[in-house]
Amino acid sequence: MGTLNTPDLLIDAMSACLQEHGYRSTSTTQILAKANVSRGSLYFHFPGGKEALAAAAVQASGKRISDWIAAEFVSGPDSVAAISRLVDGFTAALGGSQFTKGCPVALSALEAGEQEPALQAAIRAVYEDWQRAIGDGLTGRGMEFGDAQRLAHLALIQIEGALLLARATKSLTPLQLTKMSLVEAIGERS
Amino acid sequence: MGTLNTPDLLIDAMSACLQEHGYRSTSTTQILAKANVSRGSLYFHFPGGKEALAAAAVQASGKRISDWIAAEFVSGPDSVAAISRLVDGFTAALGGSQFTKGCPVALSALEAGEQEPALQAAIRAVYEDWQRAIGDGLTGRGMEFGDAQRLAHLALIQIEGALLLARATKSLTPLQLTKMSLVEAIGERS
DNA sequence: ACCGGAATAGACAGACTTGTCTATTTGTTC
DNA sequence: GAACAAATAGACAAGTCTGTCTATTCCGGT
Repeated sequence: MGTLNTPDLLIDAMSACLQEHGYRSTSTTQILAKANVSRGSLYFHFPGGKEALAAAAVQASGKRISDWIAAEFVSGPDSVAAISRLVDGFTAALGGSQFTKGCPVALSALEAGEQEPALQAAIRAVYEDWQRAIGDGLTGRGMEFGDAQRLAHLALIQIEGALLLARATKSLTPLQLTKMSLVEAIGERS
Repeated sequence: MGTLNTPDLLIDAMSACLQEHGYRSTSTTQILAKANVSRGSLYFHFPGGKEALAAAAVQASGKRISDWIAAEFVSGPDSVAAISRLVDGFTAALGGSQFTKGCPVALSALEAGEQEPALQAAIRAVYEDWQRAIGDGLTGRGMEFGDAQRLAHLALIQIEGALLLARATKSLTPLQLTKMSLVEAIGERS
């Protein structure tokens, strides 16, 4: 373990670049240099080219986060603690990277248009997966189903909005405010 | 009146492209064609080139929205109605454009890095202006200052998050949910 | 009419981009 | 060891991008 094969090297490099610079601003040349992989290998493992690699990277980033969401809900004492740690995790990642590492897929989500259908579909699936993961976490802790669905949706909205504004204004305040807001909202109904 | 001079033609074209495709994906060639302006004119009016034009476009889009925010708060019956109409306006714009016209500056906000300081500064100013406009609207309707500041910040977070998720998932649900959430939050304290 | 600066027009260079293509190397199986 | 496919290496084409540059046109003041 720990030894990464070529596709994973490419996916990791692409994931990092998508989070920081987005899809358009990331060039295949840049990825190849970062991953120490030749151009031939890229198109051998990803015949769909840049978009296919980006879609795979989005999927990988998405799974990493949804696994993390599930883990926090099962390991923590309650829903409030789980949400708190999730927001804290995003806050630490953003602050610890000079406000360059926000949501791993938000930039690509806004960039992906009709010309990148595979990327668009991958991102949509990731967001739906995150929302489902939060909803499952809340219902698993005893919250009524309708409330859990609604709160999961609102939590995702607020976290995405806070990550966006925090990055743009180079301030962690939006994330702190969001954490307080979510803790209060979940505390009321759990 | 109604006759637009060359700088405004360029700013309008750039504003539209920034909203739909973002900064990187928008080429100067594309802007020139859309505005029916020659390359020479662009660099005559905007010696700073693409970034300077984008910064001006961001500022223009920002002012349009903050004027709209102020107008809704003074013309409507109360704060709840004002926020409702604001969210409805964004919802109509997004839905009426096949989910291509979300927040006019969000994409650029995530794209702008250290290499585009002017653009970054313009976006930061726009977000601070919007938050101030909402805060002023709420206090102008009698809300206590601290609550107004906090709610203005949360409202901006939720609207930006909802616009992002709505666009990515091609669904207006996030915006509808956000509207209900904000109406409830403001209703409690107004 | 004419002069002079403001404004426009469009060619051009240099530096990218992505995807294709042909070797070449690696590794597994007989 | 030989043969064969899997995988890698890197050159290349065709296209795009931004910014610069030199004309050329427009237009107000005299």
